[in-house]
Amino acid sequence: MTARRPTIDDVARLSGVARTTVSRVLNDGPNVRDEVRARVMEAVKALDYKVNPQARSLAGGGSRLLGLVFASDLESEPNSFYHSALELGALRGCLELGYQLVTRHIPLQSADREQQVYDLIATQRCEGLIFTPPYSDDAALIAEVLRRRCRVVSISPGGAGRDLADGVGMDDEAGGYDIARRLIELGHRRFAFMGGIQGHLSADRRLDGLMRALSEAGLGASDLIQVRGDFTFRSGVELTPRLLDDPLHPTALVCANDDMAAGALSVVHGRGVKVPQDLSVTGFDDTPVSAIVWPPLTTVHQPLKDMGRRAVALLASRLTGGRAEAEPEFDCLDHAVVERGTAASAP
Amino acid sequence: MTARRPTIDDVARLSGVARTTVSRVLNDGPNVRDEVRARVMEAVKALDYKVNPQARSLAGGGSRLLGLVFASDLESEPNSFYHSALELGALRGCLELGYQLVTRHIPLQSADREQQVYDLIATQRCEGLIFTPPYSDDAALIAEVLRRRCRVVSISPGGAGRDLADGVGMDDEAGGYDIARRLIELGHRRFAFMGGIQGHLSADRRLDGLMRALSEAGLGASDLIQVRGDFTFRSGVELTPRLLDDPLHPTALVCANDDMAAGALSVVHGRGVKVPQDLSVTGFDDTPVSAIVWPPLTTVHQPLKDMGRRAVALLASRLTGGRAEAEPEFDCLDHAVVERGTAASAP
DNA sequence: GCCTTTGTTGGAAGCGCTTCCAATTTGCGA
DNA sequence: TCGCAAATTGGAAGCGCTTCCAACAAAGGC
Repeated sequence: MTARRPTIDDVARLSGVARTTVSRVLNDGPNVRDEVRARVMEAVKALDYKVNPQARSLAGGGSRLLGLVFASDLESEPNSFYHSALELGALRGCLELGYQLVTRHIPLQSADREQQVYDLIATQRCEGLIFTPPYSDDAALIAEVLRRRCRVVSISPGGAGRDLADGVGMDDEAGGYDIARRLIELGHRRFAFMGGIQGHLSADRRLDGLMRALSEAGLGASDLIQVRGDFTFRSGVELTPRLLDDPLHPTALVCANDDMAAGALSVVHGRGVKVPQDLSVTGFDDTPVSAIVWPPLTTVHQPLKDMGRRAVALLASRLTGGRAEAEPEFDCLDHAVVERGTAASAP
Repeated sequence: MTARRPTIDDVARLSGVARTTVSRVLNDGPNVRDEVRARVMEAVKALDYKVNPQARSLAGGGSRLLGLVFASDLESEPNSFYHSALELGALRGCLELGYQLVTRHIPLQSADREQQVYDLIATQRCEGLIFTPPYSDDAALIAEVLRRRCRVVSISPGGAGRDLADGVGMDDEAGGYDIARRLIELGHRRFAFMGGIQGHLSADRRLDGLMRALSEAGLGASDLIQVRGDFTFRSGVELTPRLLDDPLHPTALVCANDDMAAGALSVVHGRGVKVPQDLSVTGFDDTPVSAIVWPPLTTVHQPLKDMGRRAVALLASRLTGGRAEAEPEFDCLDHAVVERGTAASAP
């Protein structure tokens, strides 16, 4: 009944090597013969050994502190699910791997935003930072953080972010394409797109996908009207009238996230327009919002919690694993169109 | 620039005692003279010393594993904000205090639900469990868990939970009272209440508060119609017609959580009833849902993230702090009515 | 064939803390 | 006043891991 977990010494004993060697294998260190490495891994499997993150971090030195940076203003969006889901995932990852996490909301409009990021490194001693859009594509910022010997992982990078640092995300272009494709199948020919803030490249890529689907269907720029919001419910509310009143009279409104779609929905209801009979509306992310609005929102599922967890794993592998100086890697997670009640045949 | 964090030895040196003694002070151990205790605490403050949870858990033995138990079915509610917020808070607490967390959804209808809980103790070796409603009031279950020498904290216990184990929550009765009071001030005299599942005592207490406000205003049971939902958006949708069609013709609908209120809202819109002009609707919890429905929901703010974190802190204080055998304690956090757009003067 | 590199392995210290146990001091009844 | 138990304090081991450094073996270079 003494279900004591096996320790690194148990593994060492079983595989007939020194503790040091096991540690090297576990951390992808150099200078271990393949034969020995295999033997150790075998013992690890046989014992179902898992490293004790507490012990590792104690011995490993360093702060073991990671930072999660959001661009949004916590005052105006205290409870967004996007943030919660990402943080939840990151927190789970930290717990598994023995890291600590500090979450920081640094509004884009703060004059000293770069400074606030650097403080995370200098004062808080973060060893790695997770940037969310649009920070995840701020090449200058990322380069400077890297220069200060702090690791970086970008969430949903669209461009520069991918070349400089590891990234996690989904194929946003494909997501945009898939949802548009579905709408086209339903007979829609006139579209509206509600995008995100300037610099949020992954949201722009959703639009790229939409455009690709359009052109494949023989449609072009004149069949689409677009506006930029800021991902909040409020901006969805504010921008929708402009779309509805446009001479194009779109029959499908594609939004770059669920909150804006929810905002659009509420305006549409107020005008007596029927969803989905008169107008189809789609979201993006598949947050709980999509199930709570009426009708429930057809959207694209993005695995936010997994993304948060993967981001931490990537940082960890840079920090202690063998990937210290490896080429930047992009971890692309699966997405899926979730059909609920807001997309139907074109009127 | 070597901003090494002070260690327990630094504190010991500064206060002129042995490391052992500092440890005793830090853990509220017995057998330390008050004078020494004070001296140590002074040094702690002077150095701004914080214990290193990793080291503590390494040395302390035990699994340092905590469990968070939800009654909901993860299949049907994969993304509820209530769950996320609680888990997020608990996770933050675990990270601060050096614990691990496993989250488990055990539907009430599972035949072997007790067994699943016990497995958390026997197989997973959890040292403490956090129960959410209605598990938090399941006296038999809590007693059995306690008997197996596993600590318990109840989230929002309404009755039995409070006597047996520590608890965290808000004053639900007062919350119900406050929101009803506001509605009465607005001139409402005929009420509907959408409650939660049987056994969810904290939701029942919200109703108690409502009743108290009613009777203070000279109103009684005949001025109220009530139904029970299951906290899901769907149940809000299903139950609202019954309320709307009731001969009482309520002018205010008080819901036991935000999701059900959102469901009610969507039905109400569909019928052409104007909110808040014709009908006031209120929620409970102040999750992001309340900001993305239309109109934004007037609700009662419940500090879910704080509750999760406090639950972990309470467990930790039982486990290593001095509260090992202390009387059960209830940690009551503040709530507040958040006025948004769904409550207005009675028609 | 001898010496230097390079590659591979093990020994041992130590991360910051808890805890067992021994040492010392104090309190108090006879 | 003495003796013994209780209260208080300190010493030291050790939790599971990383890492520095030394030891040794194999591989080239002259």
